[in-house]
Amino acid sequence: MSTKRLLSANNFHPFPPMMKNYLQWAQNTPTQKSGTPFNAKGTSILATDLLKSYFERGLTSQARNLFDEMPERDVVAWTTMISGYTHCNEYTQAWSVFVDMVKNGNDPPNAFTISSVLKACKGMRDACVVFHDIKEKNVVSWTTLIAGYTHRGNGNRALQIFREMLLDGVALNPHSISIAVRACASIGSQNFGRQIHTAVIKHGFESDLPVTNSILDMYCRCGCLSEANKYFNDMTEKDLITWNTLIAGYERSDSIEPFFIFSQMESEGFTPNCFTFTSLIATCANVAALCCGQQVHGGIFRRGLDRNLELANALIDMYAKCGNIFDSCKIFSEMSCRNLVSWTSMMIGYGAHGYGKKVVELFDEMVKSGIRPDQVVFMAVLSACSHAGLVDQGLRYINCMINDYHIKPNQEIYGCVVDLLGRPGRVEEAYQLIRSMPFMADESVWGALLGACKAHNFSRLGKLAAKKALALRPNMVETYVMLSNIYAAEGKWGEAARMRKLMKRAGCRKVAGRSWIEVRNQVYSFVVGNKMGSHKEWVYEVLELPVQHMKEAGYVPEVDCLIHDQEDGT
DNA sequence: AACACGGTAT
Repeated sequence: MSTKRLLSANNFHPFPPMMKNYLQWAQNTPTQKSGTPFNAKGTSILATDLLKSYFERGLTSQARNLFDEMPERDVVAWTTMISGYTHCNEYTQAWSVFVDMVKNGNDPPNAFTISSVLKACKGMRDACVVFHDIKEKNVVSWTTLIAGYTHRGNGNRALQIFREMLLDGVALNPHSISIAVRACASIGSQNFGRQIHTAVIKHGFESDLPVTNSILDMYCRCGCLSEANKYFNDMTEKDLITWNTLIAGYERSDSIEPFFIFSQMESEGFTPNCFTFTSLIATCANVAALCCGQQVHGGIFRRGLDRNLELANALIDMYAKCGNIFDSCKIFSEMSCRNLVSWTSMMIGYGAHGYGKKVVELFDEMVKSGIRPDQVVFMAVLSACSHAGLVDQGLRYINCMINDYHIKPNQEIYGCVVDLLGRPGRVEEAYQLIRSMPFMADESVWGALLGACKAHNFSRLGKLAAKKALALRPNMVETYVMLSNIYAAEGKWGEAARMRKLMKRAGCRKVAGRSWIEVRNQVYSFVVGNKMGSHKEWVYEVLELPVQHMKEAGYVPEVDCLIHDQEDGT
């Protein structure tokens, strides 16, 4: 399909030109520095400058009004409109200006116009059509296409295009380099990343800050933190993005290092922004440090950054993971606009706190508000249904996902549905579902079935599930333990012991479950029987509270599996 | 004399 056909295929409605008081506007405007009166060319340049500054400040309707009043609109003015709308994330508007330009403009689009249009195709299939229609592709058009794929999460395709560009003999520039490095980072390929890093040194692009920042990011995302740290220290020039990149890198590694980097950053005179705080809040969420999170939240509020969408999303997640679901809810309900991540974070939070019905309500509300659910949201709602025992409702959602939204279930979703059916004892149905899967079930799906078999004493099916899971992943300790327990429950002690031996021979050890609590501004991490030093009594004092609650609620711990769970097999 | 492509947050 050609761009022309694309234009006619889309039924856009160009805005009617409203050439109102343009002359009056021009006459009331101060004259230029030289004192010469306005000519048509001069006003056009001035108007275009004004258009650009409107868009930079997000004033799209002011820009539109001005553009509509311009009697002569040259390529540059049209192009400014297209890139301006794109800058403000109004891609449909940008595209419709282009349509209008082709139909009603005096000049044909130039290379600048096409690059702007290409960028406006963000998230649309049309980008490729436009790209292939460009007769003389330059480094900008290539870069735009690569950026499109990278930002949509298709790093492999982006790198493929990057290679095509090189084969086409196009000379690299810092823009194309940084997006290619970002593509490497997104697919975690330090192999390609290092190759491009070498090319950067060769081309002398290491003086370009976006280029070096993207390389730093690449080392972080590839898990090479010590290398990233070294690169960071060697960087001669650093800006806020440099610091944010390193902080985000350490946040992903679940350490509390971001706080040390943050204090160093402040002492070197940098002012944190939304990106910085999002990583700090995520750090608090990772280690469930509520007090710390509250303090950071205070700093965010003081700086007036709490209206930032992404930051609010991070706060929802942090409060939920720190146990304060009501604070999550407060932030969520006070948000002026929400995106898919906001809804998902809130739903996952409610799900983890056992409010299955709330999750279902939120899902329906989200769809009603016009947001299209993705696989992650369905995962959240299915897992909530499973935990809340809303089996039929859960089954309706999976049908809705497949039939209404045409999302194909993956292993994780299948695992969730097996869990949904298996938990209340519909084990046979769960098994039939696995048999009907269009691809081989992985060990997590079989693991979900095994859990259900164990809970409802389906020993024959349980053994089958365990064997399937072990064949796919022989090192899963949990599987051996469960299989051994099934044998033990049947009184087959010899088989149970044999599983233990197999497990030891496979060289896997059970990783101790670790818990932590926060007492008086300090996080204490511990395992069963662990010595915690001088503050032991505080920790036990706090732990006694939930234990009391559980006893009062009539909870009797299930020790059955624990008995067989000992390393020495007692 | 003005218009295009790149880097940081779940």
